[in-house]
Amino acid sequence: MTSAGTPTGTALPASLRERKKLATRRLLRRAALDLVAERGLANVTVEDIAAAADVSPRTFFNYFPSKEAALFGGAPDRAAVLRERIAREAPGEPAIGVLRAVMSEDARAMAGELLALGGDPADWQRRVKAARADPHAREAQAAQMVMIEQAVAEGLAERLHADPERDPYPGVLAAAAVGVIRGCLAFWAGSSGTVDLGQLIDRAFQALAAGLPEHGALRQIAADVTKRKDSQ
Amino acid sequence: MTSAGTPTGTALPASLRERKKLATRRLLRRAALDLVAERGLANVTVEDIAAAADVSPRTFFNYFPSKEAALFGGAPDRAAVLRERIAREAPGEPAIGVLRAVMSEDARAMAGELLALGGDPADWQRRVKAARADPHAREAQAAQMVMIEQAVAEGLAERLHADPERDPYPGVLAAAAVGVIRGCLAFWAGSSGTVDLGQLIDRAFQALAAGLPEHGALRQIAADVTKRKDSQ
DNA sequence: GTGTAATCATGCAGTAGATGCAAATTTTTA
DNA sequence: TAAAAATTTGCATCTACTGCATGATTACAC
Repeated sequence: MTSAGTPTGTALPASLRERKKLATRRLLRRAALDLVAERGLANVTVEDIAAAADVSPRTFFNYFPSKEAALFGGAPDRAAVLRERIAREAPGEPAIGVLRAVMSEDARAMAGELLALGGDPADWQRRVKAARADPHAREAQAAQMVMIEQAVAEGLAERLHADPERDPYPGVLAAAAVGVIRGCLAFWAGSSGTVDLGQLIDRAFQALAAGLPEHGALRQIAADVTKRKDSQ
Repeated sequence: MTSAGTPTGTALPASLRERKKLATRRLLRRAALDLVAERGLANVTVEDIAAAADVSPRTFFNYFPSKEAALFGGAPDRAAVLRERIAREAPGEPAIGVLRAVMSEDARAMAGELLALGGDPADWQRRVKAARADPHAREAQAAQMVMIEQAVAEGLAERLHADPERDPYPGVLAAAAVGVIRGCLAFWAGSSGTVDLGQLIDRAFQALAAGLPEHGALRQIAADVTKRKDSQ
């Protein structure tokens, strides 16, 4: 289910202005990932990225608040959507199950956005992998994830009617969940297209809910989740 | 042996030079936390911090690679120590148990370092809380944690003889574990001295190993871990 | 169509983080 | 006490990022 109104999706380019903006945004993102994959984050300036996307350096900052955001930043309203969905979806069911569903779908959407940039999937994973290999870039991605984590924590707190000041559950679970996502993303990026990201995250959350098993189980998951060389 | 040669500890400052360096490092850290608690990270410059610690701005960067590192950066070799301990301690026992022991001890040491800066414990938590409240600072702390996470992942991989490229377990568990630590730190900082950090982390890891329980359990943990003084 | 309002791109100036280099200063060692 | 080693500091430089003013482009009402 590519469900109800994911505002994130590869959707309707309303006006001409909106289409142009989206195009520029993608151009910048693509240029950033390409250049970083070539030279490493430290040897790529905003000026370089802007030049590669044929806009002025100043314009770059109209689209992204920082160099790192161009690499890892998701859709502008991604965090808000996550918070709402986590807070309200499937009321009554265990929080961790909702987390699993919502976050794995979100990750799938994110991977989809990468493909929307055009080009070969494996190419993109190579770029993402290169970006993650750089320690500075790793830090940047973690920083990006903080906003997501905050949103998840808020959504959980609302869902459970918990006061984050008195109850560590929302904050700790959110941090652990986002950690799992990050771990899965890293593994996916390193797998050069042989792993289904959404499925991996799904399984990892199952493992998290069951108590992280000793070693064997997740390796099995990796095997399960590896594509058998056909599907798109 | 709580600290057989933890180079981190509040220990014997060999030479005069070493003592001075340590003193300056603490002065800078203290100044940074104080100023950020007062004005917020955005309104504190490196120049301010250096001035408050009576050193030149240039010297600041001899001690910390960034403004944020002065706030959240641990001992220089913290990551390496963690990796070694996780890789080799208590061989044969489940990885997650070793993680629990090592990381909760590490967190205790970190809290101890704060107290070594002098002053009232609650004061320090107020400072840490202020630092974490700032979104920019939250990002910075997450970025700091990446190095720890990397070290934990490497330690786990070595301990389990796992290939991180083929086996997601070390990476995912490390990310989840560090996430739990971050969640606990946030809760601790917000608790204004009523919670025992090491104990909280210890319990949170137990919960993680048992499969993150639905809501109730961690709230109970919070109660258990609260130093008696209030009720609910 | 045309004119007007909203929106976007761009240039310029300025603040601040960060690094390399070399001179000045301090601590160690012999 | 003098040479050696390590530290502090100032200076120049680069880059990230922001505010503000201005010109270009798109949207909209008539």
